Amino acid sequence: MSLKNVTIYDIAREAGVSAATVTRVLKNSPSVKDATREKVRKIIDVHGYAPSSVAQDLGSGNTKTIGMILPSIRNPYYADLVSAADAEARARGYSLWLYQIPQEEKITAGVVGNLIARRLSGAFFIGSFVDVDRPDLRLLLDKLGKYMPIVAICPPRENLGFICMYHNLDGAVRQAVRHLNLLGHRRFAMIGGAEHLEDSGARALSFLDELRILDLPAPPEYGHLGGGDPSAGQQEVLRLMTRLPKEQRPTALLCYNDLVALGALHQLRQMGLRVPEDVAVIGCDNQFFCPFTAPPLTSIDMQTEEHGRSAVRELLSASKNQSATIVRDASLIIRESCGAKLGWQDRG
Amino acid sequence: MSLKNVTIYDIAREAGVSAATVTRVLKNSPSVKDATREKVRKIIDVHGYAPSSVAQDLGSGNTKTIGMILPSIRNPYYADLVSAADAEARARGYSLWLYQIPQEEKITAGVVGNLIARRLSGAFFIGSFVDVDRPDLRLLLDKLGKYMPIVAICPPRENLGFICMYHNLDGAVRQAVRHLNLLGHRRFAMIGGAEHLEDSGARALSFLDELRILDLPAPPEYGHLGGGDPSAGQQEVLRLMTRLPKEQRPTALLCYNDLVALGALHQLRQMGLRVPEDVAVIGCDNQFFCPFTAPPLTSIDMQTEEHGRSAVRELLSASKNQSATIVRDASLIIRESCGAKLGWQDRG
DNA sequence: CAAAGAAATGTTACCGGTAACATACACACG
DNA sequence: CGTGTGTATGTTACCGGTAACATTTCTTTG
Repeated sequence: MSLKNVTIYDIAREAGVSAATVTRVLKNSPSVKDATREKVRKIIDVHGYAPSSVAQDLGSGNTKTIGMILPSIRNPYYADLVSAADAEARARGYSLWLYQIPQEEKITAGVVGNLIARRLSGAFFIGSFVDVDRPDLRLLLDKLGKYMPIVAICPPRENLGFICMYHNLDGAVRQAVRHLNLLGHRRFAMIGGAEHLEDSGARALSFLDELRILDLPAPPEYGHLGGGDPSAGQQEVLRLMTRLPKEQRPTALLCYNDLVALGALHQLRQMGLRVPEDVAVIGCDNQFFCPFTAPPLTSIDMQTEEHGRSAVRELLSASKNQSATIVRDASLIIRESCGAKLGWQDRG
Repeated sequence: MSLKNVTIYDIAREAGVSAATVTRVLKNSPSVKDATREKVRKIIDVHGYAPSSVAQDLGSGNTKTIGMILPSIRNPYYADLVSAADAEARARGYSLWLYQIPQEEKITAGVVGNLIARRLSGAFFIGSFVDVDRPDLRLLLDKLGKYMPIVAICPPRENLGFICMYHNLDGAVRQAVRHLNLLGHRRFAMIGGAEHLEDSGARALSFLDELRILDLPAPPEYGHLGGGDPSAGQQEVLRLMTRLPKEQRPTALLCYNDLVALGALHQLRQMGLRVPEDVAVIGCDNQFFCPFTAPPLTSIDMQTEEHGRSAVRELLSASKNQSATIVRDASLIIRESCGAKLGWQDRG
């Protein structure tokens, strides 16, 4: 209706007081006479006035806004993370500013400028794209780190110069291998993920080491990972099940994430292979659809929501250039896709 | 590193010019001598300076920020919408500010104040929770509408006093019914959604009317909808298949969304009912997992991404209190869950 | 070579809050 | 009745940009 927003001066004028008094009323300062307070409150209510946080931010130098830099909110894992972080942030008077940067997009100076310009209270850098091989990303992080605390929610990394949070999959991966081995599986494969990703690598080490401990053969052609979406799962299953001689085909698949597992399950079904009788499948992230796949998907739970909440707490108590590493353990959630029937208990 | 952000005055001082000249350099004004321009540019680069958008926003009165009010980003439909909107917004120099309000949360004056305080360029109000029965929501929308243009992405509604975008499911629902009827189905049910939701109602009307046209019986007990997540699908299937006498049990299920369908598929499987041989299932939203369910889920495609992009365009060309209704048609995507085998074409 | 005009740069005020400081007024007390 | 001590309120400057206007510094030309 009004072309211009109502300001504190409009309220002050109408109440016949100064702007400072209006501020005092807004801040519940005790040094305002009751009559004045009531008069000002009433006018504030009539106009539905709320003080501009833009002006407040400029004055205080604190925007109470957290940047969320991630490849895409469509990935359900990121959505879970962001949702939990948003709730925690709002409870603390902060809010989230979304900034998607598609995985394949090169980060330009303009993007860096955008992020710095916002004068954020801090930023999350979420995604498997934290990658030292990409100079544009290093540059973004280095520049951003000069202006605000950064928390990277990313694959395991060495000291990056800021807070780095990731999931420790070692125990869960080893447990998965042992569990499947107890059920009789001897030929394993990991599918999905990208070769250069640190977290594919870390879990691969646990995986291979556990195979070694159990004296099982390492999978042939290991290392062809192929992506993080359902089509990657499809393609990898197709490749493994057609290109390998029958006696070398894996009977147990550890998938990079649940999306990959979804594609794998689908491809196995199409090829007439039964899960878990012919092939066992395990996913990762324990996403909402895991209990509803056919068969229900065994997965590795990452405590995603707690991770997101804790990330906000860390960020808000951090200062610029603070460096730390926070690791959250993951746990195996056993469902039917790895051979257990409902009610089956893990003996591994 | 530096405790204080670099300002335009720091740059100006170091370059031996005035702040206005630095602004001119930043804005590529032609009336700056080349030598000056170079000198200033270099100092800007050294410091990684970018002008504070907080200050710019205050000066210009335009934050170029769009509020995203929605129940939860975890719902993949909303995530798709937000992701597309974010890309479109950024391409136009705008960015998104996330504000989740859980469905069941009462909207307080504090929330309203928060949203007004941000001096947003506009706001999206996304979700099935646009509901006249909730006075807190009406109040929020009425107050917000005084300050910024609003686009509601919501179920079909009468004139709300702002731009309202929704999906027209009429054609797709009728097509689904005809398609299933051609395959021999005579007993239909809709499951999921909430009784009071306008969009459940709208599609229910199309559904019931098409049944009438085809001279098919209306489902018994229609109206018990039960929610929008997989567990709702599970429960509704359980209810329909156990509480109804066998000859009244539906053989074709239209689900409120794909999440409900996921739960329905799972429950049917658990009960030993085959899809599509015994029961046909159709979802809605055509989410990423539809091609990968068992069997692949027939669904109604909402053009979600185009909807999100177009919403941004509408919002940015709208003014306060502008009222309009924008309807996007949906289309049926036939997969195997409704009886078609791969390659089957719709003859309806 | 001076005046006119263009080009380059500087000065100022404002956007909307807030905190520090200043001031005004009431009442109590010696 | 002057002074002191609160209490209630007003004034001012600043946060970091930017646009309008003012001013200085060149060119150009009669």
